[in-house]
Amino acid sequence: MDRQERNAQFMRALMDLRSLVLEGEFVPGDRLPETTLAERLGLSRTPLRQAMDRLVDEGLLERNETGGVRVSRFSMDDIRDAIELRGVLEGTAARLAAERGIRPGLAEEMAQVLDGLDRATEGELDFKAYVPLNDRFHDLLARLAGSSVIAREVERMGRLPAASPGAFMQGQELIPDFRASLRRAQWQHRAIFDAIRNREGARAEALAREHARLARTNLEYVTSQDPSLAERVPGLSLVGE
Amino acid sequence: MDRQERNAQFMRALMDLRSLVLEGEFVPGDRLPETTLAERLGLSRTPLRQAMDRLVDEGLLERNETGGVRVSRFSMDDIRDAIELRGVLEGTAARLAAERGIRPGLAEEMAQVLDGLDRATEGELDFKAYVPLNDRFHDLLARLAGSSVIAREVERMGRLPAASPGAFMQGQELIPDFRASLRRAQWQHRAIFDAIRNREGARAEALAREHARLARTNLEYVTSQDPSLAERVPGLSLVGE
DNA sequence: TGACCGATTTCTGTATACAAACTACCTTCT
DNA sequence: AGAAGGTAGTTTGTATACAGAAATCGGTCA
Repeated sequence: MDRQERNAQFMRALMDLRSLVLEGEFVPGDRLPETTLAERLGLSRTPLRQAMDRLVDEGLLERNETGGVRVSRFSMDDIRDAIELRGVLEGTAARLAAERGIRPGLAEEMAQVLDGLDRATEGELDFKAYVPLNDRFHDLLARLAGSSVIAREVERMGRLPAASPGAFMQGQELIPDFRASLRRAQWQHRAIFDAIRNREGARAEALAREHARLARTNLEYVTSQDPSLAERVPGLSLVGE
Repeated sequence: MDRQERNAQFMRALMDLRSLVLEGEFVPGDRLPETTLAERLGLSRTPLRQAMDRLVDEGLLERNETGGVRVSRFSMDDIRDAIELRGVLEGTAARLAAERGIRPGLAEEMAQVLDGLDRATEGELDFKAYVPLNDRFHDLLARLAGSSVIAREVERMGRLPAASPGAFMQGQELIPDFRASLRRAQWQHRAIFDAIRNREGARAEALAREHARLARTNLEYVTSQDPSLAERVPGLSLVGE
């Protein structure tokens, strides 16, 4: 929690509106008039407009010619490209971390996260433990190059619609072979960190890129094999055409 | 321009404040109280706050613990990383354009820009013509992959402080060997487009990355050889330590 | 002299008022 | 019937009022 009171209305507007949109409460193209929505969310237009600006920046909403906002419509290509970009940026973070070397503190933290992920995937799958550890891995990876600029932009990519590292974790316990898929992911986590420690920049970059493509595989599975899962992936209800 | 009247105060706040900060009107760390600044810029707090939010997002300003904003302090490493990231993203745009193929319309447009750049660099250097054409090249490159997601994020990278393709063009007519440097840049422009047309994705990516490093070379020249030039590069006045 | 405390001022977050632009609907005229 | 125009109702952009938090400053007391 950033600041509990300082920003309360704005934070509430941001969270609530983002949830509404991601959960498919609106249809792509729907206009979101400020007055109506402010009343519905129980706050004034000022913090709501701030939240709208932010969500426009994230790509979830878009501005129409007269200044109002509407819910964005995504194509599968948009999501595919967002995932690709996350891979590219995480790859860059990994490469730079390898080239520059990493701080011992971060290395230690990363080792603990990886051990935790091992425990969550070996034997019986512990999904509840896996998800937050996976988030921490990706958060650490963003910061591993020791650059605030890199960290900021990597994290930003994870906020693009359906591109976050955990975006396809929601309904995956239903995917056959899911445990094997997470084991492969964890093997990649280890390989990425190994490459970074060995100062193998190119290898680290390639591995991180490939790792992001797991999300793309899941995207393709969800849409082609089991469209009923699509509702459980936040944001996928906005895919049109 | 976008909309002349619709957003007038916000646009004015954004442009004016960005100019003030980039031109070094403030010292890094300076607080920017809303009331005072709104009065100075001749508008109300509402559009000014919008502009501040945007500039915080761009990295030019940062928020302090109590919600106010102050002017950011950059290190050389920050600028170096921002340039690196621009190279990575332009490289990705180039690679994807190569892999996916490009629309004939864009190819034609790109050919014209490259011809114009040739004319501006052969014989007597036409600096006034070069700068806007160079901007158009980078704008086109961002859109060449045919993805709005890619285009948006590539363009965003160019707005990070001192990372834009033209950031170091300001004082460069004073740099010795400047004409030769622009000829090398133009040679790279041609090579990037050639790789894209030949569907050589890896080559296109590597070339675009290397092209961005010209900015880094210029950064190092300016800071080590001729610090007096630093004042003429927008944003470089914010580099502290 | 120095530290602590309180009052005053400043600053930010939020709500709201107001005006200009836009939309939509209804009427009227050809 | 269809087009044009006007009017009422939304909707957004901007300014401003107000409350609570933070900072500042001065004074008092040890």
